[in-house]
Amino acid sequence: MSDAPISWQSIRDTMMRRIRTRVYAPGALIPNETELATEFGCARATVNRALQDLAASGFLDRKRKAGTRVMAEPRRKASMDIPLIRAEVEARGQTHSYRLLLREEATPPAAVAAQLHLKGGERLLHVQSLHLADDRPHMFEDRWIVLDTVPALTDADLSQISPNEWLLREAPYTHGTIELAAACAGDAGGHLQGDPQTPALSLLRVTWMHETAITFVTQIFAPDYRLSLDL
Amino acid sequence: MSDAPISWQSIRDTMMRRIRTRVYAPGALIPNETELATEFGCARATVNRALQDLAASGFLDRKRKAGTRVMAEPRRKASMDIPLIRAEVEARGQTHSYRLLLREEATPPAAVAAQLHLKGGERLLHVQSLHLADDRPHMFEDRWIVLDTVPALTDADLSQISPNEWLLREAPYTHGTIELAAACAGDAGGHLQGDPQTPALSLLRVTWMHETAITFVTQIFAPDYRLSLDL
DNA sequence: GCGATTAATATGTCTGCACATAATATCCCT
DNA sequence: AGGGATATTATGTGCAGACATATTAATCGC
Repeated sequence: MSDAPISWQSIRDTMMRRIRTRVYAPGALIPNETELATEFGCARATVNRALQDLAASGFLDRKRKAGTRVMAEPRRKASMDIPLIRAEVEARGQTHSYRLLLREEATPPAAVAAQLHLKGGERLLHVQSLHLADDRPHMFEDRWIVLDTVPALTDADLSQISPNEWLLREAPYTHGTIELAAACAGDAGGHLQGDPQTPALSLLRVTWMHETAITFVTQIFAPDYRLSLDL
Repeated sequence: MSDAPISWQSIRDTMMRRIRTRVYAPGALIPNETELATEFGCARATVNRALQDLAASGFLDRKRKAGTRVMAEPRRKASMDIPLIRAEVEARGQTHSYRLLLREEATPPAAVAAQLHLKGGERLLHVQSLHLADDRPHMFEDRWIVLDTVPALTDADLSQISPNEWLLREAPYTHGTIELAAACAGDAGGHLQGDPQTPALSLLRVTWMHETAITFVTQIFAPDYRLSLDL
């Protein structure tokens, strides 16, 4: 007999539609939760859930007492899965393989030390490796790892498992940064096929465990590779 | 006298720490909400809030009846602000300017039509423009806009406002895709300085209003530009 | 055994209420 | 008028209970 309860998702969708169609103009204040709860015939908590979701997605800006307003310029964020190379290659139906090219303990160049905020004196592992898709070079990677942060890595057999996978499994990070730039295929030291002059996508990543650096990696992808993100 | 209530954030943090320190191993099942609520001395709803948050961040996988388990490989997501060029340039303390290079109604090449899922016969606006930072070329953009989707654009003065800003303000999109690749500076038709052979970062973006394409844009950045993301 | 029905269980979410917190508006005293 | 205390208000969150829903486990009939 009684009406079915209204879901917070349906409220979110309705409000989203109103934002899109400018029933609520950009920058404008929308009715407060109590009024909306009355309108939708539900509890205020349900409206709250819906509006929090829209705020998390960047469409609303909420402040106590000030109320909820439509973001003037929705700062949409693109999200991208952190490329776990093997999974990505295999998802395309290709065979992934991996080759360890270099493994040494060494002192890093100043540029690397700066990225990792090193004080000097840390033990660093320097690893170069090549990932292949269907036996064709896919990505060359040059990596520096702070052994003091992940001592267990000393015993890892990096000829079998890529440092990326090992670290992801064994050394969770708290945060990190990625930079995308253009490089030359030749910067991969001749390990990628084709003309060394060909432009290639390169990715630089630094990851941290709290304030302690874990690793700095430079990856250069095969020239035809494209990195996809969703909006 | 009584204990202060436990916040869902503190529960989330505690659980996060347990995941990181492997109290809950990757892939393992964690206690159910009722048990955790007892442990933390709070209502089940509070635990639910915390676990939903961790699931949304990709650390937990939850299924009804099956329970909650730690994701074997946390698929961390990198997020990046959609580059609103002007804001980005000005945030670096540089002066942003913009030049409209071309504006025409035209039939798109097949590759563009395919990206936009066009049936043929749509009116398309083709716009090329250049963004400058401190009067130096920063980014060249080649854009196709589906006028049937955003008819109001016909009256916009694109010599004053960049199509990117106009669209962001006037034509919200529901979703879209971005691809990042490497190109040559010369692909910008000589509008970027330097050797045409120099590698340059290029960004391809398609945005949609539901199933209807809005715009397809190819941007080529100055060779020294790097795109930054956070993990 | 085997397939189909049924029970059990963990998560999903709504309600109504209470109180906390942040930000603003108002009042009051000087 | 100015400045500071105070009231007001909208959101943030906690709780207990109830029911919904998805999924697995168990059971039953054949």
